[in-house]
Amino acid sequence: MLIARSTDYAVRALKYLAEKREETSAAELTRVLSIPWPFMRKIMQSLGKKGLVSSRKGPGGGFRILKSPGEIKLTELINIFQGPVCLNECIFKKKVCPHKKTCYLSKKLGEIEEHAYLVLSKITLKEIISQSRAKGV
Amino acid sequence: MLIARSTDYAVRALKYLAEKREETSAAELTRVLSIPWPFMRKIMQSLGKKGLVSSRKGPGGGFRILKSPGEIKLTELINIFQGPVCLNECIFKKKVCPHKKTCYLSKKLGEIEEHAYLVLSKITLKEIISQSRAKGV
DNA sequence: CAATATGATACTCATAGAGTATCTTATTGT
DNA sequence: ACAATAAGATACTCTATGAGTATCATATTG
Repeated sequence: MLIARSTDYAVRALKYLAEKREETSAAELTRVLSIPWPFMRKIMQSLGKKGLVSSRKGPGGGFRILKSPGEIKLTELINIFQGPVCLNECIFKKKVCPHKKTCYLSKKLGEIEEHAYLVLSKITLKEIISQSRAKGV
Repeated sequence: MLIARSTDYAVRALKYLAEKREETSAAELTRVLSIPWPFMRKIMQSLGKKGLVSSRKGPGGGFRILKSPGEIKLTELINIFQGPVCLNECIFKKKVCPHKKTCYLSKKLGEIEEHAYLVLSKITLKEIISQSRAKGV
C-alpha cells in the first residue's frame, strides 16, 4: 500500500488546518473529518513532534499549521507515518537477498519505486488543496 | 509490497524448470532453491492449477514447464499469488472513498500503479533468465 | 480550581502473508 | 500385488503490522 490510512488522515487534517488558519482542536477535526478521535489525536501528536503543526493545551487550545502548504510534500507525510517509500527492499527484510545488487528484478522494482517517489514528492498539500477546490470536493 | 515471497519463489522455480527442461520434483526444487518444502509444494500446485506447469505423480514424477519463458509475464505470476497489481484501491477496501472518482490523490496513485503495471508486464521469464545469465547469477 | 485540551505510552483487535501438517490419490519398479 | 514415491487437496498455525483504543499525566485558562 502506497498511502496508509494514517497518512491519508494527516493530509485531510492538514488541509483543513491550512484552509481554516485558526487554532483547531482534535475534537473539531474528528467531527468535521469523521476520523476516530483517539486515532486523530495520535496523528496530530505525530505531526506536532515533526514540527508540521504547533499545539497548545487548555481550553480553546488545539493545532495550527506551521508550514505553508507548498512546503509540505506528500513524501514527508509518508515518511512520518509509514517510513520510507518502499516497494522493493522490504521483501527479505533482515536477510536481504545476496544477489540484490545484480538482480534484474530488483533493478526493475527499483525503477518503479523511483518513479513512484518522483510523482509523490512532487505532490504538496498546495496541489491537493487547489485540485480539490477545482473539483469542488 | 509489489512482489511477495510466493511470487518470487514461483519465478525461481519456473526459471529452474525452464533451464532444466526435464521433469523435476518439488523435493529437488526445494533442495536447489532453498525454499521450504511444504511452501514450495503449495506454490507448484498453484502453478499447476493455472496451467503453467504439468505435473505427474509417483516415483520419478514432478513438474514440467508448459509455456515458453517468453510467454510468462511477471504480472501473470503476481495475479496468481497476490491478486491484481494494486497500490491504490486497497486503502478503503469495502467502503471505497466516495470522492474516489474525482480525488486528485487517487488519480496520482492510479498513474503510479499504471506505470508499475506497464513495467512489470513487460518483464517475462525470458528476460529474467537472460539477464541473470548475463550477470552470471 | 474545575474544565478543557494536548503529551506520552501501552494496549487490543483484525487481517494477511508466510509457512506447516496431514490425509488422499496416482504412478512405478520390483 | 505392493511398498515407495510424488503430487492433490485442504485446513491449520504463527507472526508482524496497520488500525484503532484507553488511560494517565501535564498544561492552560476562565
